[in-house]
Amino acid sequence: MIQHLISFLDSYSPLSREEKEYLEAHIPIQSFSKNEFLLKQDEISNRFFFIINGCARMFYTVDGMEKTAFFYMEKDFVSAYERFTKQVPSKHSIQTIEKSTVAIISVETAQNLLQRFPKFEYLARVMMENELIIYQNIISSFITQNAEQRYLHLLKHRPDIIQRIPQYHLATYVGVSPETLSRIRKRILMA
Amino acid sequence: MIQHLISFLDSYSPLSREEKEYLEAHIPIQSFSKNEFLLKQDEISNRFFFIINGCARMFYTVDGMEKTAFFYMEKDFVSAYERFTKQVPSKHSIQTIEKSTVAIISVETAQNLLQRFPKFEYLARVMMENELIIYQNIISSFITQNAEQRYLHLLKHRPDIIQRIPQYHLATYVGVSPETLSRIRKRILMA
DNA sequence: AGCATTTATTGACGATCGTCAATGATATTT
DNA sequence: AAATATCATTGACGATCGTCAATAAATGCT
Repeated sequence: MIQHLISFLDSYSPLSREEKEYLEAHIPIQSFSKNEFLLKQDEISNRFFFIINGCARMFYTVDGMEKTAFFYMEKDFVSAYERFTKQVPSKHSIQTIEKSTVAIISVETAQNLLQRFPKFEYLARVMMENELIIYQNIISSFITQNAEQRYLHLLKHRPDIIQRIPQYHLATYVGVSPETLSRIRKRILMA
Repeated sequence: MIQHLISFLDSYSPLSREEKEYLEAHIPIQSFSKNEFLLKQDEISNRFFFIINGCARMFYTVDGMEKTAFFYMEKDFVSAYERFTKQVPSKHSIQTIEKSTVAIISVETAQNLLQRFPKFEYLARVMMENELIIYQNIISSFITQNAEQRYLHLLKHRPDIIQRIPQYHLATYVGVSPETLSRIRKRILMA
């Protein structure tokens, strides 16, 4: 299963045999059933993840309600927020949505990779740039779009998410209650 | 004036004489009066900025209304969105709020710095990490806080912004119309 | 200082959303 | 297949916000 991660990284910058072997030796794969937590709010995380198959969501708990901020699918890195700075209790949770298999990268392993293989400095930067762009687009969408527009955007550009994710998670993701997402969907069908 | 940028970078990682001289030689400083544009929507940007003094805002124009997303003050880098990928027309504008003096870094100069001096690879990564954390916090605040909470957060943590920025920009920044920010302020005073 | 322009406040009103509750549909379990 | 739990839809209602318009306050200009 680690091959999925290796070939993903390999597609950005071909890896040497040594690098591949290091990854195989130091990155464990773990299976999670549906609704398991990869990270719970207030925990201090010392690892991050790469989704090999299945999917997960990141969410905040606000006044007892769960508001999901991201979905992670196959080939996505599940970033540990603030992983670049000091270790602090997490403000969010990460939970599988389906049965999933996940590569687990500890902070220690990540640091070793960076020190040992210069190529991983490059890879880390590319991954970070990708993440930056994703964040920029999310911020932009919060500012320039309403819930209906965000849902339409998902319909058009991420039909996989619409398919796989329960509607009440999509609702909080686009920023409304499940009831009004239902009404938005009705409005869309009417038009 | 370039000294402001040099000593800012120097505080992260001391710069050699050669590096300093390269910055002096290749990074122009420019003065802008109030309300001048550093970047206009739909323009293709080939440079980014560092605020030496004054301040600026980044905003989206949505249905003819300007919604400001960020404020940049002294010692802030004004990032060109998507600067890491291909050059595309900008979806936002950047405009000074006060008379400001600004260091202008062209993409070409940035690339030369990265190639010539390894230290700038490190600096670029640190700046990018800082930016990531800022974005993460902004996304988190959009999801977990309402306009009043965001305004209170500014009051507590960024009194400088409250002081310097016109209230109608603060309003769109926290996500409401100027009228309702006025009412939020009234509510706060009552309590 | 006085005038003009810009910005902030206040009021009224309509539209939209969240909440609560009930019903209907779909999955899951036994 | 029936029973149960989970999820989606619909209706009613109150609260909040955006808009428009008017006024007040603050700022900039000569």
